[in-house]
Amino acid sequence: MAQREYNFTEIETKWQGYWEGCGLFHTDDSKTRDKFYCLVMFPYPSGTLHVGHGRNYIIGDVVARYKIMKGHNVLSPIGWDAFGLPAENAAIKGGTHPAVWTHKNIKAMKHQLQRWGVGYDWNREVTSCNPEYYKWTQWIFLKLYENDLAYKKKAAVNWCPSCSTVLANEQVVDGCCERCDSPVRQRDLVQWFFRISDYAQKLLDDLSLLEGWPERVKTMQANWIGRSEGVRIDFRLEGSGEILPCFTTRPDTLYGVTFVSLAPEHPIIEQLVTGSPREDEVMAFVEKARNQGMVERTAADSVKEGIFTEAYIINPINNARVPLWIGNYVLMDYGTGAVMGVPAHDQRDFLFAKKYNLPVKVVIQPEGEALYAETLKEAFVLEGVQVNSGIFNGMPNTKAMTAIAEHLESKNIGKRTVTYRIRDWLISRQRYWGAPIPIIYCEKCGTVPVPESQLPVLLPEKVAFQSHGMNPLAKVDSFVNTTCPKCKEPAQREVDTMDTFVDSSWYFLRYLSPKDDHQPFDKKKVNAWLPVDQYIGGVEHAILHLLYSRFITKVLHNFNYIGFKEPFRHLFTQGMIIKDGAKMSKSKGNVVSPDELIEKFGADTQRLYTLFIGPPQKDAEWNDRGVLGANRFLNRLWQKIVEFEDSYTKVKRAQIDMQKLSPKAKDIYRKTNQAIKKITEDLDTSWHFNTAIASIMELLNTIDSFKVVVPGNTEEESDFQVFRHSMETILLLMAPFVPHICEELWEVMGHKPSIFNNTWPEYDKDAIQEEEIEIVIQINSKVRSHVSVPVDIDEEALKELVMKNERVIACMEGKKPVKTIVIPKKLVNIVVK
RNA sequence: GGGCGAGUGGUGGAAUGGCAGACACGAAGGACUUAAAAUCCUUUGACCUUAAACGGUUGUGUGGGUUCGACUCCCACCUCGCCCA
Repeated sequence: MAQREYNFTEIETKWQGYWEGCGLFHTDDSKTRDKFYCLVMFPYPSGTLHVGHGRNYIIGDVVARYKIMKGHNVLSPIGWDAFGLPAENAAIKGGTHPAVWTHKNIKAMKHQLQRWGVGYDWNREVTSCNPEYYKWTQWIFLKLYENDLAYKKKAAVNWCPSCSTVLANEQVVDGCCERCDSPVRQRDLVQWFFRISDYAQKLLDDLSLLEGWPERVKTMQANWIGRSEGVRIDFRLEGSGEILPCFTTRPDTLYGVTFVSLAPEHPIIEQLVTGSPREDEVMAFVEKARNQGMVERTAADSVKEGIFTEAYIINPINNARVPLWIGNYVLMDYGTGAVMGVPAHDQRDFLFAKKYNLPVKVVIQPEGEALYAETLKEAFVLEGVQVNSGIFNGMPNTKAMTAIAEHLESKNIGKRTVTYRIRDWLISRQRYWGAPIPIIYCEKCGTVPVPESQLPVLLPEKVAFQSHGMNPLAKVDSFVNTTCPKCKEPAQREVDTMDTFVDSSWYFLRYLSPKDDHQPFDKKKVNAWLPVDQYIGGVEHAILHLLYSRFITKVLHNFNYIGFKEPFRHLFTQGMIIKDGAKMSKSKGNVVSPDELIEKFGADTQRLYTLFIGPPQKDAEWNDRGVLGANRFLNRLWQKIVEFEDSYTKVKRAQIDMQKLSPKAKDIYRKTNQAIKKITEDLDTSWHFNTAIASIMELLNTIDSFKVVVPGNTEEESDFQVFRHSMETILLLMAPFVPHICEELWEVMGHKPSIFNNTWPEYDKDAIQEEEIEIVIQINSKVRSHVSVPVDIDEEALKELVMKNERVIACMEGKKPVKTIVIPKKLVNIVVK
């Protein structure tokens, strides 16, 4: 009799259609009992997905399907992070409109996702470049603006003089323009910011609420926020007496200050040098420094440069007069834009002082040792004792930190403060393909927000992309020219668009009411369904996207739009798929396309290999031959079940009675139950899909050696029951991983679809118990023999048995046992002399 | 420079204080075949011993430590990756 072939193409199409038809992933969001919100980071529609991207969606799908079988009401939505530079670049290069390009890509990628068999509630699809969506991104902007969390200020942008255009950070490669290679310059533009630094402390504190996040992601966020406690010290300018505050985390080094450095952007500079003989020289330095990139200015190994302003400044603690410099390494938006220079105790200051011949003054020494400025080879940055520090001499520097700070406060010349490394979020982009910032400028009324009723501010369709210079939007008169919402006089629109991180910082709220045109999200529903139970994505978003999403969530919570403080309860970050030693990318030409693989082996094969390749949180190397192995396994599974297709209905089901089984059948039954235990644990705790799959392979290998026949007598029938139970269990356990083939074989075994209507198997506690176990016998910690004993043997009996073992006697000849260590159910170690 | 992570056969990986190398890939040999593919069976860390079996030694980046016992814990170092400066 000819057996059915494993025709994966037919099967996969069949079941993908079936799931869509029966609405397996269509979530009834009114039922919130046992809700489970499973979210994968929505993709940027770049064109085509490769197998590396696939890992994210496949993992998400496994989790969603597993939770469905565990009886949860699962919400698994998807959408498109559809604004962004590549679409605009494509428009400049190829002349295709970004909207057309983007929608074409979405269509192609949606098709790819469906072919992978990953299930989503497609009714909830959101696309961030559609006006129905970005209307609400603009609404978010307005809420921040209303609450003084959105503001404008001057800030440097990357400017390519040759293309005469603004560049995003990722378009700047080694300080040069990505496209034309000319050096990038800094240019000041007035731009929009979100006041995320106001939330720095909350964002830091609430990291402790995120128990389901990887430690390293939390550490990265904490470092990014960069809280530091220090003191603001009021130095005075010689002459005018004007106060110039410096921020330091090391007040204990205050007596060692030999100069003060200003950021090149510091506003006082102009006033200081205007009219001085060196004005031109100083201003040339300032100009040069400001055009250097941040990295170049502050990198540990870069050359620190400075220039003397000819002005002097007074150290308030001892009235010492020190020169005032400008240093390229000082940043205006960190602290106060002025830092004290302590060469003896800060390595960067030390190098700066050596370079410009500035004095070095030691104020901290290691206990019982003297340091001399003349012989110092590098800054002394360890703990020690104060010297040359007035009344603080002899005090350990760790104590002096507080003592000096208190002293300054009592004299009213300093104040303890906390500063953060995190900068406000620059959201202005001088680009077309983003959500327009809903602001209007009126000569009379000034900056006026677009009223909510007038949202969305639509992007005009017809724009010239080839033009050089600023944002293409600025050249669309019909867009720019409008009327002031307040006074109805002619006015101009803001032409900047928003950073795409704004779009992605709230999309998880929109999935609960994607078509609602009255509000951005349904408060009741989001409060019932969020926080997201499981968020899955790449570690490359560990900082920005996740921090911005947390920030927007906190803002919305603060103003009572939502009832939760954190958006994502558990976070899983998967590793990259590597090919030929590098991350897959088009430019490197090492991309593996899923389409070919699916055609050749089917989606299930690719899913299985992707999950089997290694632990999902680690990077893994893609190997085309490995795919073959996955396919081989599925073929074996198929053969094994299809072989008995006619018997599943003929042989009546009967309860399995462990006691009546043949030894071989008993073994299979036990291993099956052990597999349930192992896989359930792998899925619940570690997400080690690779070992879960390995244990199923092991089980199938065992079953393979078990000769099953079409039952003709009672014993054969009993064996068959065990075989059937094992195969059904395998199908249930594998269903989240390789859903198509499991559905099909489930049907072959005489069941009605869908396999996902069945609950996850539970293991039989009695069945996993081994009766006999192998105990390792060691002599002096070296394995010398094994012994098989009943599982419940007591320690004394075991010792006795071991001592009678032939190998043990032979090995112990002429030696005396000193000590015996017994580890129950594992080993016996005899220490001999 | 700082933070985090990783280093195990020819390869991906398993074992988190108790038999290192599960599972898979690759390779070698065999069966089937006119032949090939597919499939199935056997072997597969290295070295030594042996006719074979039994056996032994060694082995998880390097060096030290704790322990009856270390891939696993502690200290120092080397290399690579990622993030931040």
